[in-house]
Amino acid sequence: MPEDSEVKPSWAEQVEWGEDETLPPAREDYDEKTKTKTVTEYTYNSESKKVKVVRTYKIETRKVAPSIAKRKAWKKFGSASNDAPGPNPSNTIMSEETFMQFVHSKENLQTDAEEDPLAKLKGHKIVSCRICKGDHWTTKCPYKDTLAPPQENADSDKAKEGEGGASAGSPAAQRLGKYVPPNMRDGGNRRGETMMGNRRDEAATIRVTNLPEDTIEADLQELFRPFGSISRIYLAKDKATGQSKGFAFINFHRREDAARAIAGVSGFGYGHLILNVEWAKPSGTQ
DNA sequence: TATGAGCGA
Repeated sequence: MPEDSEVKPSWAEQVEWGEDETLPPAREDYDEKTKTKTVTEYTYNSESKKVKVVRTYKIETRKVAPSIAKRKAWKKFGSASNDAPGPNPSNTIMSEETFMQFVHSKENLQTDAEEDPLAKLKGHKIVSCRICKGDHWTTKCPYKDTLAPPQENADSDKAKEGEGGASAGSPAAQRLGKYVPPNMRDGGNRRGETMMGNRRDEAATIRVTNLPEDTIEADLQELFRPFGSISRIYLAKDKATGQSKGFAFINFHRREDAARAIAGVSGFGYGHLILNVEWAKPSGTQ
């Protein structure tokens, strides 16, 4: 014998409809024998027509894990003690079933990979060099200082040549509207030349470690000047405290001077410590 | 203790 109970439309729908709506209330019928619950609701469709929505649920017949089945048999209590079994649509929304993707089901993953937007992103590189389209930041580009990757599209160069005008600078770079440093103009960007004046002349940089904490730049200058002319001294310090970190970089103009400095100063007792000097490696990720 | 600071898309 069906046991009927009237239920209010869901809270969200009440708000949506406003106070003075005249839709019949939803009702919920439960058939003990067939363990079937029927929920009847009235709502508006997309054309603002009243429609009746009937949904039937089979209760307790679905296969679920024993622990869940047990939980479903719990007696309802409090203000829900008279509710029919199963969720009460006035305070519970049943969403669609959600299937979970487990990592170990490799076959499914394989087939879904094409549809997964994340998977698409994976192959797509996040950074693309503006100079050579490579997979690195523009500032890290090996062609950064030549301002042109090898063989820039030659035909577009030809086309532009007809226009005549300014003859200065690397043709490709200037047409692209990029800044060309003075030393690069008028054919100055030949490979060999650029490589020389490149990158803080890393080739002649040495690193000094095990410096006493109270060492200052002037001390280093004094210490290394005998070996040749120094272009730059960097004493690593804590940015906040200004505390020396105990190592420094010295740039010589000539690599051979740097080499002699390594030979001469490495192992040199300085203050209360013994200095260690070696070739510096470029910093960062490159 | 230790390979610099900063700029991004």
